[in-house]
Amino acid sequence: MTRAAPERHDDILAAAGRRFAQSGYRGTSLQDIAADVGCSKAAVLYHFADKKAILAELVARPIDQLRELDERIAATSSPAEAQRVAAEGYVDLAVQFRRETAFLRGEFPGLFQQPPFSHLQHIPDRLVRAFAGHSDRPAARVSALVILAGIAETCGEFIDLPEAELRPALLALVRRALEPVN
Amino acid sequence: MTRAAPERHDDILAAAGRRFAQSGYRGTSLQDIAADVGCSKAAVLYHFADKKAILAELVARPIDQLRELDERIAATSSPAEAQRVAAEGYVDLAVQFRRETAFLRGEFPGLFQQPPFSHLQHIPDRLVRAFAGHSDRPAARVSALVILAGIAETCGEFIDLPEAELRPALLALVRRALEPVN
DNA sequence: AGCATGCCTGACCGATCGGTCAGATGCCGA
DNA sequence: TCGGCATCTGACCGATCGGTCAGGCATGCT
Repeated sequence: MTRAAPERHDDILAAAGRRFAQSGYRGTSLQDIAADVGCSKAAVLYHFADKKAILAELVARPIDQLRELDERIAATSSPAEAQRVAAEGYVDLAVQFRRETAFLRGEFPGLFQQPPFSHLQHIPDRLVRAFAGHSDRPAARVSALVILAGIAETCGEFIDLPEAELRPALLALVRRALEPVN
Repeated sequence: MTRAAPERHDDILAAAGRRFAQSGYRGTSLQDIAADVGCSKAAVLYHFADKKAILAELVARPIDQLRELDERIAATSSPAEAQRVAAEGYVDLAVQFRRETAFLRGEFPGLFQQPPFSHLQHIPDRLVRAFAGHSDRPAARVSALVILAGIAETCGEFIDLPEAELRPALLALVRRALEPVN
């Protein structure tokens, strides 16, 4: 029954990703993950320090790229350019990390307000402001949040749709929805 | 400490609504609700049969109106009319039930697949199809789902924004985003 | 005064949660 | 062949969950 460590590690990560996407972090038990992998709950906790560590590793890469996008947005020189960079960057990110993004967004309010995720809380702010065209008008902020939340929550439902179809569809929608706000 | 039953009932409902919106159904315990109301956990279960009954009563009115909107969409005679009815009806519904809609959408996949909510599962289908302009193209379906999911999840963040500002902002966004799809 | 009823409490229940631990098993180099 | 290390298991822990129950305490009717 023994299995090489790296494979087991990745198996657990993959199983947790599927479960989290379907039932949320709180709605998934270590027992569920272990059952999917085909090992005991204790084996899961041999490869990961605790349940939060699984989540942390699962969202590490999308979070890193979100932070990188944040810096690219900060480096722009006009609201229009910021919006373009934000739109294309976020769509790419959401498509690339379809499964993670969906539950990452869903768990954000409740889970990412406490350690060890607290420092990530401010990152989406610049994204929202860029989408809103640096406008403080409620209408612009509503539009930005609807699009952002919609992309995040929707992408998980299109796991099987090839990127070649999903990405342009999202980009076209974002451009149509946001351009008149400028 | 004794309080007239109808007021307690409504107090519990209101407290549960706030908690569910913030932490989700699974993330809220009966103890949390009882603490907010200022009574014991047993008192909560005196007014409601079980935890699910609180959720059921909380979403009964928005669900009823969602079903009613579903019928109004079915009664239309063209895709364009269906989309107009769906857009205005859903925006009204989302704005009116800002708090409920946010977590109702969030809990849908996991919770509303099992009794006593199973029969509600198919209702959003016609809404999505109407938004997509009765098109089967992935791009149209992506647009429809992004807008629907975005509205539902975003509305909860604008509890304090008056309807007079939120409603037209959402309607304008929906019109801009969906009209070119036809 | 006595009694019934409505509202509520603290104590308790079994189930499940995340997490720990001692020990079993298998593999690999010396 | 043997010892050591990595991997894994079953049993167990305390905490918390949703839910139950017997009884207390008002209030109001007879």
